Amino acid sequence: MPELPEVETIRRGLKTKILNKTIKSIKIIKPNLVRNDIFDFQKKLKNKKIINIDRVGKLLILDIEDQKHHLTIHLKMTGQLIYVEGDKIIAGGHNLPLVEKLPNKYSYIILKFEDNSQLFFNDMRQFGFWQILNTQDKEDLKKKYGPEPGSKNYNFRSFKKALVGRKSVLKSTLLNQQIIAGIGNIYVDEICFRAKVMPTRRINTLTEQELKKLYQASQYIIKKAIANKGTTFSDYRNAEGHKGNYIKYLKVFGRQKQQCFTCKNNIKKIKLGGRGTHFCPECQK
DNA sequence: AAGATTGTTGCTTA
DNA sequence: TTAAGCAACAATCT
Repeated sequence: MPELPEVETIRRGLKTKILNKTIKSIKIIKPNLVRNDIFDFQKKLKNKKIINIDRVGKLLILDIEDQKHHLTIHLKMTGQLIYVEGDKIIAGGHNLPLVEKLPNKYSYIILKFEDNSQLFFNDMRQFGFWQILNTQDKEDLKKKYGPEPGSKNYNFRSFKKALVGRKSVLKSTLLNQQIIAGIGNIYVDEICFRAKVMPTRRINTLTEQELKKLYQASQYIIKKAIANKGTTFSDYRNAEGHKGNYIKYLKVFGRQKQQCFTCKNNIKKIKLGGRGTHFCPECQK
């Protein structure tokens, strides 16, 4: 599923497409994906505009024009937000043209705008959700997220402060959205590789040097992934239905049993904290 | 055919 | 308070 770079790519795409367009209809095929009362949810969106789109970690926040409510959308593992103008065919794919028809069997929420364009929320595994919050609840929710790569308040000081004093496993810690926001299972492995640190290390055993490397790697990887519109392994698509380009830069994720680009030894895959974890046993210490 | 899958939360246990 | 393990959510792929 989308991590910070993928969600940021979707945010930027959606902003250019749906901002200030009046929502004419809200079709909810799977009511369980909406965390509000359905009737209330529809009422708060119908004939309203989205006036801004924000993001915290992997959560999208769409500001509704009443200035009092915010539509939060989480894509979890397989959620997609795809905007289509006019007809219902999209063409995408970073290399090969890809034709898909929308809605498809996983299109569970569909917004229709005044100009007949549509926004499809597709979610095969149905882990994602849409939830309208008032401004207070939205602010409270944002406070629960840790500093995130690429943001103003993310620097070596805030990174170190978030980690220091902990004894937990490095990978699990970096995946904890309340400690550092936005990093998921692909980029955490890539960050550890670039920092030359084993994901199995405990926080309290990391040297100043290693912490610095991890911080720098997190900035580098996340920014580069955003610049490349994210990574598509299977389900991820941006707001235009296109795949991300970062897959060609992956050094360890999904490369188990293949040669490390640096030392030519084999990349290993283990299970750590319940997640598939990729690393180079030679390059990472 | 069992095990894995880009995420998160809640429960249990320590 | 901190941390780890596990199940759950559900569908698909290998």
